[in-house]
Amino acid sequence: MRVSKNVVEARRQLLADLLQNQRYLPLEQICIRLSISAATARRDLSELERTGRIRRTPGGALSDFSDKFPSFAERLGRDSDRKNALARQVLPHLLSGSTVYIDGGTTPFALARLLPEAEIPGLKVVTNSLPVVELLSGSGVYLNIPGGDLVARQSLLIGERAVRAMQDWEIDVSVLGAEGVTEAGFWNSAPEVVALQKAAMENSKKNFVLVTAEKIGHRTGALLASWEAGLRLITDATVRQMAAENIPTTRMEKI
Amino acid sequence: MRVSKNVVEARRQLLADLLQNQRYLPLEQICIRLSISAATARRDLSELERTGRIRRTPGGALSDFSDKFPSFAERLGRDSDRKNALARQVLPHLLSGSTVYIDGGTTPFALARLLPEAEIPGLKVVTNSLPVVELLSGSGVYLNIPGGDLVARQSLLIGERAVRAMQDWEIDVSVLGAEGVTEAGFWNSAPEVVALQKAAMENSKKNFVLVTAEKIGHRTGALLASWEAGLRLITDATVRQMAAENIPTTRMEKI
DNA sequence: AATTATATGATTGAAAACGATCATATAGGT
DNA sequence: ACCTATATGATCGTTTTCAATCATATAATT
Repeated sequence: MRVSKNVVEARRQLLADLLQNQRYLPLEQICIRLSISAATARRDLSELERTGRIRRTPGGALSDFSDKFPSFAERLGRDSDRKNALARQVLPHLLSGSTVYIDGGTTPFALARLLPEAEIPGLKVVTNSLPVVELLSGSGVYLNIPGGDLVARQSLLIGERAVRAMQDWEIDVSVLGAEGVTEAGFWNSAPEVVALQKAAMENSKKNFVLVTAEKIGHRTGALLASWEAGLRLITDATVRQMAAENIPTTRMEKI
Repeated sequence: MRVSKNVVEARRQLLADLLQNQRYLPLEQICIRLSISAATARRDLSELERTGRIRRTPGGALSDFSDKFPSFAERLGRDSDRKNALARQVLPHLLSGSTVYIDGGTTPFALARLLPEAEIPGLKVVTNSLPVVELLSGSGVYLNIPGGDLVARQSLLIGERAVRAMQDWEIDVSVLGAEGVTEAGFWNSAPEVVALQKAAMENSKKNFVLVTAEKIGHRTGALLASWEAGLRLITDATVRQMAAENIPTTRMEKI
């Protein structure tokens, strides 16, 4: 009867994940999907609730996070004010009738949240970020989705087709996120994401990169662009922090 | 004791809104917030569930849909059981590793709802319907979004680019909806939607059209396809109903 | 104004869900 | 190889939840 500790933990994680996606699962479904008895299911649920990861209900349970993209919501919550401050600096560059590309990632998402009340007439938004789509659908903003593949646990449409579709658009301003900034340039971990970002950059007249201070000096996975590419950095890092990493500050947008 | 009709409807709407915001409410909370007894709360919940606006659970209820596509949720609620029955007939045609296109509209959406628990290995879903995307994102199903334009108050990506993008895909089975069926063929009101559907058909090996009985004999806007096109009709209309409209029954999938 | 229809809360018996307890098989440690 | 700890499923009595029914007050209809 007894199973190993890691099996138990893996199953509970799976249950938590399942609940993140399905929002609500009746006990019976949990038993079927995990092939466990009701008693074990209850015990798992009790434990997950005790650690605050889910919320139990009579006859089932639901995930506590309201977002369809839970990790996204969680990351967004962090430093949300600072991200808003960065995003706000982009607004003056969004002219009426222009086209803006909004990248995946939480900092560009912060920009999307500002758009409905900014009410920029005739603004067109191009994005492959599903959270942005969800946020802006029905808000009156004109939305274009280049399309692509949705890979598990992501909230961004990427892949070869996405890169190709991106070339169909003429973008005035693209707003990108990055996971790291060094002397060499901007970095992101997933190559497919970088490929998409590069495609956006190539079809865009102005490119902004929004990064919070803690990303300065970090190097991850793939190089998005070197400093020569002419991207405009918007950050809340100090000039001192930048200099410590030998990052050229001439390209920084003034705050 | 009795209250006026509009009071009842307003209270139920309030409850639906409350659930949209809170996602889940225990019965007790509902009673407190609306100042009603458990019995009335249950009756309200039953009614809201019957019209497809919420989902009941033991001891409470939760909102089933994001509030992004309210009209969609409402339309889906109507005849939801019958739509499910139609959608279920498509399942045997979805082989493992195959690619299925799911059209906008509520009846094809019913199919999407069946997919997670159908657990068809390696099934790829191609769709431009945002509700389908929202439903299936994170469910483990592999999703491809051709992309396109999101027009106001719609939940479907359409337009010239969408039609072009559709041609990039090889689809095994496409599942379409129609607003009308007559002797001439299948009808839909919006020309842009029809254009997209045609593109899907042209790139698909098998085409199913799911229509509930009340659409028989209706002619709207644009002709999607004539009977010669070889679409397979799945409906709960009787042969008698069909014959009354001079509709050929040879192409009907047997139920 | 009189009559009918119905929305409500209370009650009730049935069904479902729960936590607690127990025997057992097996993982983890000695 | 042995012993101990514990994860599991089954069982049981209790509690909770539910739909159905009923009486009643009030809206809707005539």
